[in-house]
Amino acid sequence: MRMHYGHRVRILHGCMDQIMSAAVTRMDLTPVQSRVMGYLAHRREPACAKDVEEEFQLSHPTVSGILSRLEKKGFIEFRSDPADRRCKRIYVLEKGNEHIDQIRHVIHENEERIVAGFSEEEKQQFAAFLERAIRNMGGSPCHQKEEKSK
Amino acid sequence: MRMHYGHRVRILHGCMDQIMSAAVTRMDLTPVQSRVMGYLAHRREPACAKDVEEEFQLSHPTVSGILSRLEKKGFIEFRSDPADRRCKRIYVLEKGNEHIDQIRHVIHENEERIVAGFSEEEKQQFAAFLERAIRNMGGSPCHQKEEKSK
DNA sequence: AACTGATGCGTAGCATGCGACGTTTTTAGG
DNA sequence: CCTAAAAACGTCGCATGCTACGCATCAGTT
Repeated sequence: MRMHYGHRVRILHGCMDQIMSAAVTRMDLTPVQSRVMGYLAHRREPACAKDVEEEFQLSHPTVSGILSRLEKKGFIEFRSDPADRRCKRIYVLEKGNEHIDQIRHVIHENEERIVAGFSEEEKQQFAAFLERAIRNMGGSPCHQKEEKSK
Repeated sequence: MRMHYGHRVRILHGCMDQIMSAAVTRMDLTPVQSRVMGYLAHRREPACAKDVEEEFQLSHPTVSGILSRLEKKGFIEFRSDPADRRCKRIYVLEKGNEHIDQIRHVIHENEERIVAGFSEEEKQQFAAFLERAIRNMGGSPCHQKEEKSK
């Protein structure tokens, strides 16, 4: 009895990217770029690359590439932190702020679409199943750090 | 009330690839390459690129690259189909057949690990949720073809 | 102050994913 | 038969993902 969970997760992942892509290309953004912008704009304190890596569970080179492309297109800007010259603080520029509302809308629409037709209980179960599956795989691809109580 | 389904699906996808990668690198294969090998070996008739695209819901350039790397490493071979000279039939070579059992084992272990600790009913529900979510997203990234009754 | 380890970032090289374009062959209509 | 559409594949260019390496800075101990 084959369930092909992995197969389905991969295909669902691809579907989500396709839908997102169609919705954000008009803003000159890719799916990941728009999600990162959403995260950066949501933070009170300006984030650094490390924060993005942990939020999205991506490696440093991957995040580095995404941020440098966002910078090149004028959505964000880097400024050195005088308190810790190792990290480059990320500031959202005007061009970035202009699109935040639409980005949030696209992300929200996408979330709704994934579980369209699900009852509230089914949504809860689905989220819990995904959480359990992630835990089964070791928690996170990289960054398997000790859990903070926060 | 944020559920972050998309976020979790993406992270789960990354976790699966990490686990698979650690298990197949010793065979000089990547996660996708090993899954494609599993599919090719499972077919009775030799597949062509188009079959792989539909099975994994990937674009033609993506599959083309994966297959050419498998060919370069000596796992598979292309032969022209005399009946239809457009398609190149894919044949699994000895080097490929040697690893099929281990590849199947890795894939199976991975499936088991995803739903470790799930009851039979929860497994069914999880698979059904994934299926419904994929349908909500339009069925498939590319290749949105009419459903065959088969 | 000097040394050591941890932390944050930069870069090279590769595999995977896509859209967009072109080529060849098959198929369908006239 | 001839033309046009469709199907299968090749290739370019780019974004995203990784590992592995190196560099600069910070925090700890001595």
